[in-house]
Amino acid sequence: MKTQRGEDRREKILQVSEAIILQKGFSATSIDDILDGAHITKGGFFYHFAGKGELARALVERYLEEDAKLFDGLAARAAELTEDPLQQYLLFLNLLAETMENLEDVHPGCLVASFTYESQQMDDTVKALIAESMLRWRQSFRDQLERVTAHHPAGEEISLDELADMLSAVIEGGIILSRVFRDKMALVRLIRQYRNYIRLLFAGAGPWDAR
Amino acid sequence: MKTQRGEDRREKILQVSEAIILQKGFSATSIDDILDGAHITKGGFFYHFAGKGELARALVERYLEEDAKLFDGLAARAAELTEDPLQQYLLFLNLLAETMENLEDVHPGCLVASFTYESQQMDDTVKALIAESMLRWRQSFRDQLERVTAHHPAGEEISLDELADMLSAVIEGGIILSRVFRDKMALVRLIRQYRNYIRLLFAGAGPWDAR
DNA sequence: GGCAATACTGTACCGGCGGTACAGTTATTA
DNA sequence: TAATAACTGTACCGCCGGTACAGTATTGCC
Repeated sequence: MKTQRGEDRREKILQVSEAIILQKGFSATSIDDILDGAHITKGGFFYHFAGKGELARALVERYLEEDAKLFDGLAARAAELTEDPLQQYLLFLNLLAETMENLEDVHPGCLVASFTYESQQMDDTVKALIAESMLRWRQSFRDQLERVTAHHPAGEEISLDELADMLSAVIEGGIILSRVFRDKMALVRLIRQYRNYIRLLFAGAGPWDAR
Repeated sequence: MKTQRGEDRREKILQVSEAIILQKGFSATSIDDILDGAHITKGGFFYHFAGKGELARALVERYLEEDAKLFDGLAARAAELTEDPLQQYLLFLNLLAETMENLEDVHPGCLVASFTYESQQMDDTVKALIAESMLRWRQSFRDQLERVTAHHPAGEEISLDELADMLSAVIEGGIILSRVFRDKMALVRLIRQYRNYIRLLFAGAGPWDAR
């Protein structure tokens, strides 16, 4: 017997705490910080979450879902717009780059990266969720790449897992560079470079078209 | 009038605190944690550093220097072993990958990334040092890439800054993946993928040699 | 060897934070 | 309208990060 209002405020707590944690880090984020932003009292917070640890778990779970939703959505849109699997993946990357370009500000940061650099604070459940998250990304990108290779044999032998992981790495690294340089385009440009690598691998050094 | 012992113990504090911070994060790292590892008392710590903030500054400065030393060293070794600028850069990347492969354990983490995800804790001096660090990496890689383009025109127009930044991003992202997967080879494989991109760009889709 | 300067040790203290407890109040749903 | 969910408000505690400083040991130099 849950109320809508309850769910909304719980969600608000998650939103606010994620934003603060990405700026200050998990440990440096006090519960009081969250209370201010979420317009809730300490009692209210502890009504929803047993403690900070459970907040972390809920945050990663939520991040996992929303992130998968984003990637799947972009991949689906790409699949609607073109038939060829290679063009689909290249389009997916362009859509991803555009999404990052359309952010109002620099990318707020990745919770997985943030928690990874505070991993000793996290219990095993959270660590497992983080690993699961990364594996999902790999799986998602790899699925698309497998369809590519079925129709476009690469000019050379190449590990699709590595190519998939490379996108994860480029995104994670790109987010860091964007934050350091305070320039959201840093991430965008890096995604496009990765896209160019894919293009070279599967479409050869053909004309610079089909962007 | 400084003593050797003083310098040594200060260095010990920096070593220990860097290792702990990369595991737990800066904020979660208590001074007591550092004292245990460095075999020093609280008073001794505060003799060397005015507070935790100045420790952060000293850590980044030290990281900046040691990192530059590593990259410059590898680039110099590569320059000794071959004449051709492209081969130099490809060799540099192989040396870098080998260095990461020869680590006894997973890469301990990058202080720049760690602090970036706790940036609100850091004062402006530290933030400036972090940005300087990233710019140095770009400069270092870009220098090598410029020599490449002088002798090997790329098959297409390409931004060398972006290519340089891509290596930074691949390393940062690769470190995160390595930590999440607890597999030091993740970083190694990603560096080699970046290397392959460079090869495709400048040497064309030639035979898979010159590794 | 002795004296400065350096490099600490030991102790005491404080405020803040995470977490708890719980009694009372408002909102939502059956 | 009764029961339950969803809080507010307050008071409290123990721990710990951070600070300060007075005293002690170690080192370098003449």
